[in-house]
Amino acid sequence: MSSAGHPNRRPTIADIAAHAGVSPTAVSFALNDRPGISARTRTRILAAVAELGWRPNVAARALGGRRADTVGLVVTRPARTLGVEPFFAQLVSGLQARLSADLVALQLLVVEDVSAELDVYRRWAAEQRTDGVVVLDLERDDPRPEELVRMGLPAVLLSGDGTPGPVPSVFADDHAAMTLLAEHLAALGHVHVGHVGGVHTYVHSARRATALHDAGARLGLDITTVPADFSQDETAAATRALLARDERPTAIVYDSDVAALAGVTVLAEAGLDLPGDISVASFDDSELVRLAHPPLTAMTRDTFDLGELLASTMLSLVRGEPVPDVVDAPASVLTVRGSTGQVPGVAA
Amino acid sequence: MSSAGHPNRRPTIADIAAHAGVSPTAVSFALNDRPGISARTRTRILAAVAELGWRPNVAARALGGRRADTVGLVVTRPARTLGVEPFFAQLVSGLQARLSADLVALQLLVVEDVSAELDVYRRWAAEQRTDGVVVLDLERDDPRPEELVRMGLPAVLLSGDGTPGPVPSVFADDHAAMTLLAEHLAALGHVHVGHVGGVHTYVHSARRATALHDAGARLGLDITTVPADFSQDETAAATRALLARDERPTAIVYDSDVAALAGVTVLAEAGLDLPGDISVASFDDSELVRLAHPPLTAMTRDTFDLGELLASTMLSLVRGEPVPDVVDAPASVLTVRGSTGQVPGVAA
DNA sequence: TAGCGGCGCTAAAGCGCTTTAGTCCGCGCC
DNA sequence: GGCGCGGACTAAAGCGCTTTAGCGCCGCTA
Repeated sequence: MSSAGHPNRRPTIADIAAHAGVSPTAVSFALNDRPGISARTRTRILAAVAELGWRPNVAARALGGRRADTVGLVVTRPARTLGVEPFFAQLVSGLQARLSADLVALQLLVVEDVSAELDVYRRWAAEQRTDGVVVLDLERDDPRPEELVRMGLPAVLLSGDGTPGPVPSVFADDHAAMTLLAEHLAALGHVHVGHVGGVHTYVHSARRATALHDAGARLGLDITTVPADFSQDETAAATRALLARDERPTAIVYDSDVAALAGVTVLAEAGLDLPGDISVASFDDSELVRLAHPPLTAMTRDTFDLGELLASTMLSLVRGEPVPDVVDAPASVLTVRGSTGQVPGVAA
Repeated sequence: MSSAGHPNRRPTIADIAAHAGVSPTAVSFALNDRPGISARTRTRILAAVAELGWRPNVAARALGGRRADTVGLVVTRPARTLGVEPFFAQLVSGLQARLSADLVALQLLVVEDVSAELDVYRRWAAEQRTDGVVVLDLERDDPRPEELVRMGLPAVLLSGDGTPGPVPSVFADDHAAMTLLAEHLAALGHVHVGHVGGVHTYVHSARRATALHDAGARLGLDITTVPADFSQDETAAATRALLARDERPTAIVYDSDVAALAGVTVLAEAGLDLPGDISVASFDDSELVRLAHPPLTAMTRDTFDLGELLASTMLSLVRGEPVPDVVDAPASVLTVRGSTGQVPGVAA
């Protein structure tokens, strides 16, 4: 409501300098908490900032100071299939919540393959658009970490294998989680266990399969893994393949919530009752698995928190604070619901 | 590999000017397709650009030229519930696909309420972080359009009521879509129809309810709308309330795919068979509704395309091209699946 | 043949901030 | 009493781009 003097122009640092009767340099120093400004002057400056409603122009700051206050996330997925799983949205929510607390923006891009993803990183690095990027879905022999180091773009990986690499990572221990799930099924007496796995080139998918087979060997389970991508068709086909085996599994583990739901549909069509005839567990938990009937046993992990942890790590990294090579994410916990039960044919 | 001369610094416009033997101004003009540069010089400059691998520094460009090449999206939702519905991710995918084709970035933020959303807009406007914003979930007497105009931040709305307002909108005609759905149910002989509606303060939710009741009046249907937010609990409660009515509905319409799934679970628990005992239709279509058993009849609309349309409109707007007050989105079509059938008690 | 307009190009300023290199002043010290 | 020093602050340059003003030249007209 009514500002004196200048036309309707955003106040700049020069305006607040004039208003406080100091030089622009002093204002910049005061705003950035640098020494060389007396307490009195500093408060006077901050008062002027508040009074005029000044906000930094990010472009100018980025040009002068070298920080874009923006973090990027490139998701490599067929664009139209994105969003069926709640995982992404949850992760993005968490990332964004932590970043925006520090007034850092999150920039999002969806591409079709890893090479396009690398192109985006190159472009962002060249344009100095982002201070760093979060990398998902690490693959075996993934070129991205090295490339990112080469182009000098700070990055944080989600997962990987928990060993130090060229860039820091946040490690969600899928191996441990899958082990818990295997132990749950073994405790219920299951021996023949099917596993509808994810995309096998992903490190985390591979680790899950390995964990299940390791635990199986230890606990005397007979594990059969059938890979499937994220589509319902493949998941349904994989489920049917498992049902068609000579030694039909008495329990099936799905790598994701959506896959589990798709699987349950196939089981229902086959006239199988849960958990009377067959048990089902999902590796990912979400609202969705509670929509199944009965609701599904799942490994629960707070994806939102995971996003926040990634963001915190990223913020430390771009600020040049020390960051551990591997940050451990909170462990998943087993949430038993109605879809897993005693193996059929055994008295309760 | 090995670049002569300078240390490992990104090439600037000055570098390519030197390389092409012209002034920086000429380079800028050539890059921006402005007249006053001969074809020969222009190609020479572009060759230098390609050779040196130059990319514009977005910060510098934004500072000089006033364009951030970034569009913002603020989603007002409880952060942890975001992502259960595929709608958002699909919309974001579409938005982003169109924007990134023009090398414009999408910036994303999730906030808890509209007042926080307005704060973000104010901040973004002050920081000149975004060229414009996309606004979702318009409410009755929504303060956002006027405020955005006031702060001079270009914006495009999704939906609204299809009438011109202070800012351009992309209009997805929920009224027409809901009418089609009502006609489908009427044709199957249903009279008592339940409706589990969304958040009634949203303009689009209200329009859907109105459409259903209008069509009901015309077609002789008895419509009962029960509002429910996006939670499973409310949806389940609303479904039970409908089932408990004296005149139990023979068909239920859900405002979203996830709500429909939650409803189907309740119906299954009540021992009702689809579509033998009761028909179910979802207003939103997605992969998820095919996970139900039987798959659900739904109004299908390409949310990805809708995102692209929003993005195109936004791009035109920030470029100062003429934009219609209301852009019509493609109409939804009815996708009949197994969940809707003849009203019970009527011979097929 | 002088005048004029347009084309192709350049010099220089400016966007809003950060940072470097001072300047100035008061104080303690030998 | 001169010197050095550190604290408080400023002038000015610079970040990489866009834009405005303007210059020189050529061809055309009167």
